[in-house]
Amino acid sequence: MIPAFFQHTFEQKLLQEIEEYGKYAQLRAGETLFEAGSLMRVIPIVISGIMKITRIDEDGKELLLYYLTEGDSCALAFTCCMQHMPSEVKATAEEDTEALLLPINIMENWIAKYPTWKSFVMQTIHNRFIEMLKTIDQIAFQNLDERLINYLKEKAKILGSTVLNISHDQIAGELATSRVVISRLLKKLENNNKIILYRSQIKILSDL
DNA sequence: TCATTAACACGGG
DNA sequence: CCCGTGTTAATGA
Repeated sequence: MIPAFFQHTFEQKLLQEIEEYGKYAQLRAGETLFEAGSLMRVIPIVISGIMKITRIDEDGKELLLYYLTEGDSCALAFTCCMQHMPSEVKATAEEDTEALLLPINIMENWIAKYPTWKSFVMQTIHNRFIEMLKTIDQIAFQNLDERLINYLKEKAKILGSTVLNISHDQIAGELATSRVVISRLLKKLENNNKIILYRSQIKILSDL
């Protein structure tokens, strides 16, 4: 049940310990793994499917931060669990997802014991930091229409499909804006032959 | 200028 | 019918 990728990167003893202490979990689409503000007891590693990491603003709106796909773990989970701090973010299953849940108390031990684990943790944090900077750039420097295009591209890439089943309202939520704007921008994209709009469905054309 | 909020009509599932 | 969508008008940053 450990993703093939790890078989080649982790040493044998570490793999054994992951088998021993890790819990296998299945999440249905839409299910929440942990809420913002909750104390973390486990670190997730995604085996299959997609987890969505979001930030909640004061009105309860969810801003999309990043996705986790196969082999990914949550960088913020590492940092906050090591200091025993509550989570700053919320994690939900974007689609049906399998994950490996590792108890947080054992991980400090692993970092000291297994170089490949330490390097995995650091790599995860580093990758996410870079991703996060990109997101910040987008929010700070890009217009909403560019953010929307990026969002659609990213979503299509991660889902491996050019057809997205999502409503304008949901998109507005993830980009922390209003539906009026999303509808208007999507309509513009459709008029420019970048996408085709259906009810709760968007088909992305090749030249988006 | 462009986003947000509220309001409304249309129509598809 | 309910909900997603397209649009407009008023207001604000």
